[in-house]
Amino acid sequence: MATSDPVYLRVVADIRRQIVDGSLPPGAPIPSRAQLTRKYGVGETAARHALRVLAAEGLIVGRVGSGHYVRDRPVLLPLHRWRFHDHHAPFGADIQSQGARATWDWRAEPAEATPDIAQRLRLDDSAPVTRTHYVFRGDGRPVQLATSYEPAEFSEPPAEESSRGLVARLSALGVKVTEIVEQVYTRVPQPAESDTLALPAGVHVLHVERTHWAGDRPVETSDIVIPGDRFRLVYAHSLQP
Amino acid sequence: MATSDPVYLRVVADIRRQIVDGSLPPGAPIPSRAQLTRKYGVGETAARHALRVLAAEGLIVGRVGSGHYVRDRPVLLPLHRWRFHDHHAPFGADIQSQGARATWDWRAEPAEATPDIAQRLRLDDSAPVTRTHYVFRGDGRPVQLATSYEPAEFSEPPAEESSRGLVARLSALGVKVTEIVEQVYTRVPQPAESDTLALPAGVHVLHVERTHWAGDRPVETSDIVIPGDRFRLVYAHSLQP
DNA sequence: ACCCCAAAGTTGGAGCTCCAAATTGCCGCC
DNA sequence: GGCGGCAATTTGGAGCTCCAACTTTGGGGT
Repeated sequence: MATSDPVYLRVVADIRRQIVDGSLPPGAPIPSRAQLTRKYGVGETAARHALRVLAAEGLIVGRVGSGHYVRDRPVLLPLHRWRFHDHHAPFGADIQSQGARATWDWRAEPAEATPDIAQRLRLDDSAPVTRTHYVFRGDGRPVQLATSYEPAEFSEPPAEESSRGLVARLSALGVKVTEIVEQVYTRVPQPAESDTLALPAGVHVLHVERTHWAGDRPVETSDIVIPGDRFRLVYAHSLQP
Repeated sequence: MATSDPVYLRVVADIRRQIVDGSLPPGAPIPSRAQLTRKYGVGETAARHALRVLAAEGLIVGRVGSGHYVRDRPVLLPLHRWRFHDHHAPFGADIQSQGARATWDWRAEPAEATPDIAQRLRLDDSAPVTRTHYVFRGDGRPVQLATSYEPAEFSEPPAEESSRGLVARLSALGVKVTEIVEQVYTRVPQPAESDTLALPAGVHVLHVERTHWAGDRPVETSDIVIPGDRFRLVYAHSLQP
């Protein structure tokens, strides 16, 4: 980053550094455009561009009439500890580690496959499926909503469902998972503010949109699809900040 | 999109539409700033901002001194057809479907676990691992480079390796995959042009950066990590456009 | 003590301009 | 016909300004 770099990048780099090293903690106000021009001796254009870049990176938010503020850091979840079979419970579970607390609730219900679901699970329309809603929390704050769909037959036997729960369900899927381990991908998502890539509907490309499940950053709605022969289909949705 | 929307969004929407519906095919030049101001009756600022947004979306590229041009569309791969066990071959494989041709090469080699690899595979430093390089192609063009690491013992027996290849390797991993089906995530990546999110090194959050494996778009380097007890670790790297 | 309003400050849209660096096409010269 | 170099064009950085809409704050005035 020589001094010949664009001026606005100098401002970006400096503010970003302060956010990263903690000089500017979450919630702290960023100097306004006017203040930035004075502080760094740059023009309004550069100051404004710098703020736009930082906002695009998700490090700050601009509130009209108020100012720019440092966003909350994402909740750091030790996700390699999220082992369903290690810590299962009838409804809700939690695991304490490294100071971060990961908990989740889930609820399964019978449903009929919509055309979209049916096609991707390779089932007939209106075929019986099991829909499961999940709420994942990090340090008490919900960080992900997910809805999974799987062929109803995979949820059998229903009597055993409540006792073995997720473990049973996941075990029943073992072989299938193996077969599609390299096929984890997402559909082209539709970000709220802009319909970025436009591809023929239904055509899947290996494409993962910027997605944060952790933290309070704005999460673009995005489907995680694990396709294959009759495999489960997980929809991950964003939460309100 | 009422007429009260920001002017620059009107321009963005119109150009994007033309790119999507094919009026502006890949390689086609986008009107210059000067032309846009006349064509849409907007100021330079709006025209410039519109081009910046489209470039940020990856739909167009700007070449200094020349102009903006529509980028190539991504290669559309029917990825649900990428089934290793359906179409395996000793070295290289291919499957023809829907006009798109997906092929890949791979080469396995013994290696020693680096500290980073060792930690995430829960092995000791310098433990024997099998490193496999993949080249995935769509319509002949390489769309993804990937390197996977797995404990060497998973690659046994070596004699059978060449005959059953990927199938054997994947089968051997079946159980492990089941256990971590919900844990697919990526490390916080480091985009080439900006070190976006800064998190303590080694801390994993459920975070997926914008990643395109298909097409000739610039792909930010990003690791796909499927953690768990001794599971494989896949590094996906971008290719030059 | 409390409430409301007005002034000041801030963001985000939009317009105009100047300039350096790079590209491209064209004109004229050999 | 071929070639070199100049001029027009284009991007991207940077500066300045005006304005509408929205927050915040600090007075009053009741």
